[in-house]
Amino acid sequence: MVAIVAFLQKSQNQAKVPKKERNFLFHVDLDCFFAAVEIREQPSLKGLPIIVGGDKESKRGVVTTCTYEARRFGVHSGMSIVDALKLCPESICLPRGNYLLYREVSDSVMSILSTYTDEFRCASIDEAYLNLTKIINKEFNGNPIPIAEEIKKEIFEIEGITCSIGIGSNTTIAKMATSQNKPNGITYIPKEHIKEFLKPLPVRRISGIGPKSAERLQKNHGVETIGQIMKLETEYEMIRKYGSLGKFFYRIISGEGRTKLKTNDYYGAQSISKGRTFYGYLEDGEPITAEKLLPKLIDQVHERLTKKSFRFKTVTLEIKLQNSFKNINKSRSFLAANDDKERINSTVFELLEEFRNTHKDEPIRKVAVRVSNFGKKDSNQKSITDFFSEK
DNA sequence: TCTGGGGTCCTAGGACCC
DNA sequence: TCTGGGGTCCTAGGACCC
Repeated sequence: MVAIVAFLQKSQNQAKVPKKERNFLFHVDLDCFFAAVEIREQPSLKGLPIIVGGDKESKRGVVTTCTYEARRFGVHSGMSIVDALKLCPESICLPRGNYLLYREVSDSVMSILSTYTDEFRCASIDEAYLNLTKIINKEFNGNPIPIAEEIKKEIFEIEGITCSIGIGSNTTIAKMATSQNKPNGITYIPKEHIKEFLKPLPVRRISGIGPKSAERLQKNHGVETIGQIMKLETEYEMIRKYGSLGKFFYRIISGEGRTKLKTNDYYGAQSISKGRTFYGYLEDGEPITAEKLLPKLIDQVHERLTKKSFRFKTVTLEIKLQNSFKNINKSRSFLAANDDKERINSTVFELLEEFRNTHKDEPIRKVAVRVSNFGKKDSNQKSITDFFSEK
């Protein structure tokens, strides 16, 4: 191992090897996306505290997105509507009803982005990664800012919404850079400034470190900021102290990390699911039971599956328990991939019976049906543009 | 924090095969 | 009949993300 490293360093010093180019990974994040689309459609909403998701009347649901005017009061996504309204009673709650429109705008933005590079990954409805290393080194003399400005301008001109862009030598740094300067910002963290940038930030800011890991780091090691982790220098030391997280930390801090993007045409999708929490009534006015709800969920999953010409091998029934909020997953796999609705149906009900056998009368909070483990795609698959125009 | 919906990825044990 | 080691798939659960 040591020998290989030494060899690489040596070869980099030789004249015939080109000077090592910097990597430029871009993370593009649409600002308060759903809310921004709503405001675009209804400009009188501009400047108001808008919450998308949840219902003011029934006080159910959580905040999906909100404008900065609402964030100023402490409202943030994931928060229950009840709490959000306590913080900002005058906020305007919009249902997430315009989902098709959000999808349309997102598709349009993604196709704009994909014209800049083939190395492109759509990470969610409002986020994407681009590897612009080649073009920036070749045509912009290693300066990523002009192209970032161009991307922002193009998105704004075509779709009328703003985005924030983070640039770094790997995807994690790029993403962290984005949140440094929101909304409507551009942040570039050159490799030599990574340590300085990371030092004061809480570990929780790293994408992949959630509440559980943050708590463990605090409890077991007294660690709160990334600077505290940076006191260790080698990968070996970090792994010894933090286990597999140590490896992850080392990569981020050293600026190496992931630069290859798994490009996703839509076939990147790993699963399709549909679920519902038990509240209110079914459309026919009957109270909700798993038996009544599941066929509807299966219909919807199957519809999406066939729309995408996917074939599944695995069917999963997910059940969230009312009292403990625990998820129980039951799944069954088949040897051959298929798209048979009856197959999903019979499997789901078998799994439900198994659940009932072991959990007797445990009240259920939510059920979901998932299909996954998709078989190989056909040769005459659709192009990437089909992906972006699909629901 | 009394918590929606749709996802991804990782881990770990067990079965089964060579 | 006791014995590996390695690879892969399946199942279940958990953490995390937007």
